[in-house]
Amino acid sequence: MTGLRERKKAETRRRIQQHALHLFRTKGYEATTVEEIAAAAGVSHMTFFRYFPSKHAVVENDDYDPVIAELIRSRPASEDPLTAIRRALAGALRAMPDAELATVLARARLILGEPALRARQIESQRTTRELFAAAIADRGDAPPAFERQVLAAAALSTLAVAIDEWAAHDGAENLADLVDRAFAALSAVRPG
Amino acid sequence: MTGLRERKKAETRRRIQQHALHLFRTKGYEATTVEEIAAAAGVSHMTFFRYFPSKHAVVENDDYDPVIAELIRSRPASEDPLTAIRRALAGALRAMPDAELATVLARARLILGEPALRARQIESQRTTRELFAAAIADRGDAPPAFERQVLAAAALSTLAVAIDEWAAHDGAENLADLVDRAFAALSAVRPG
DNA sequence: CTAACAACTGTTAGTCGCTAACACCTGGAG
DNA sequence: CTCCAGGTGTTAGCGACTAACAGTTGTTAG
Repeated sequence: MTGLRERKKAETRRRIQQHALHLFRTKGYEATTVEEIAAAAGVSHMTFFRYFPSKHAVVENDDYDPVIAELIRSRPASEDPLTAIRRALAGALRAMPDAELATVLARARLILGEPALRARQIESQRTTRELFAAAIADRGDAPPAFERQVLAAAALSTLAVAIDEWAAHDGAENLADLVDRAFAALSAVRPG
Repeated sequence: MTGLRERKKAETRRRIQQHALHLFRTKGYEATTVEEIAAAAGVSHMTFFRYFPSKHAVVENDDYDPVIAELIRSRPASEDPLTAIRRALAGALRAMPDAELATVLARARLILGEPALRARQIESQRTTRELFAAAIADRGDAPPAFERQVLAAAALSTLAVAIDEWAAHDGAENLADLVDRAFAALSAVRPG
């Protein structure tokens, strides 16, 4: 059985996160104090930091990265790296239920609206980049390391622009379509 | 005449920055206190914040952005956007005196080595991206806005990877060459 | 040259994110 | 039931950063 202790911990974590996000949306990220979040969740600020290493951490979420990396790996070897990443991303997005997309949108808007959060988010893209580069390496006829980094970085920045546009329009357009269009723009270039 | 007041201000600013960078290199960024920097420069911490809005600001430097943007604008219209950016960057880098490149390298290493600084740096790339996108727009047969953003973002992330590699090897390889190689990797992709 | 103004600066006190030390309480194993 | 590990609150403190006030110094008008 899952001990009472464990259940309590999970519950507390969820409660803190929930109150935090609610406060962030209500009165803004900067204007919300860790003390306030803790009070709203019925704990002390020390407990907050025991569950989340920092104030930003409540908002962050890298759960998708490994999933996408795996999808890239399993794309047919006949696809060039950028196409593989593009199809992996678009496919994952199309498979995502609307409810989940909605929470992704909410988080994206929060992050994009707060400079401090944006900085953190983009910084964490570095890890994602390494992951994608590694995924590319595991496929057939992979380019050398430096080129892999370039491609992974380009793919991520392209995804970022798509999400940017998506969030800026409150999710009006389909994100998977935007991703496709963004990658198309990237591939449309022919040196001349 | 340049008033004594003005000269003093410029001097103080330079002194603060110099001592700050020296301390950062000597004992690390995080380990250096604003109070220490201020003391080393012979001022109070309040004066430090009157000259630099934050501790990171001492390290940041966006002086190159407008120069590069102008170079992009003046590339021949026959070049596609990515090629124009690539040539503008490589050209500017090749024209840069070694002494300046050395300071760029020093700053790059400092920033790349400190997560907090990296985050800020990448965040400031957003501004640079807009600038590049605008520069592309001012050239002949410019793609639509969304596509411009994608291209500018890809170019910047490519530059970032090149600088990353450059700094990781202590500037062993020529940065302009690395930039060329990185862009070549980006253009080498052919959807298939 | 001096008086008055404006700009520059230091001091102090405070907020907020975050950490460390210690004491207290409570769930779980024997 | 007892004992212990793990979770929690309290307090105290550091460092980045800000606001308010007072003192000093360059500038400028008379």
